[in-house]
Amino acid sequence: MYSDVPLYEQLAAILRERIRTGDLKHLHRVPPETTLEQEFEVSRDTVRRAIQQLREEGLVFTVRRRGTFVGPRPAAER
Amino acid sequence: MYSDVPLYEQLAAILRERIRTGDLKHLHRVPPETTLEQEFEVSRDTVRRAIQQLREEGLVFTVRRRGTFVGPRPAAER
DNA sequence: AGTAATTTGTTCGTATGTATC
DNA sequence: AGATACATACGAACAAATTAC
Repeated sequence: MYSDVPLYEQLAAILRERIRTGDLKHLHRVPPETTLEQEFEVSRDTVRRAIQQLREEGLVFTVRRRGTFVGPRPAAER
Repeated sequence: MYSDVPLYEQLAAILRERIRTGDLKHLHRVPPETTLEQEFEVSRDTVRRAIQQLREEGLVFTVRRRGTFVGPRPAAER
């Protein structure tokens, strides 16, 4: 089985679209990794890679043990 | 960068030297695969091959999900 | 107040596909 | 053909702080 586009890229594209359309709203939480895992039937590894992509694009930011949220990482946080 | 010596052998040599000099001390942890990946800009595959070499030489031992440590594998481990 | 569930982070093991030397 | 090297993908288990009840 082989696709030109890696799974994590495909998932990133889907999430990117959900953000674009407002399905995932600003500062709202992106579903937990385990939820996305089940929803898309991919490994957590793949979910994390996808989110990593979005993070690099500044579309989301992640807070350890809290979750990932839509939007750029706030300047001040602790 | 061309060399007759495989990358994993080169990396093994570097780690071997770090052990020899005490940069990596007995029973201390060797950096995680992902860290070495970034530090040396090689694939995880290459890192693992390098460590595999050291393991075969009895210079390090690896514990699943815990890490790789300097020294021969202890007789008793749980 | 206290305990269980949640959630991201970490880490090694394994397998597969592609490309190159 | 075989060894080397990289990228992708899944798995499994534990850590540790936060959140929920």
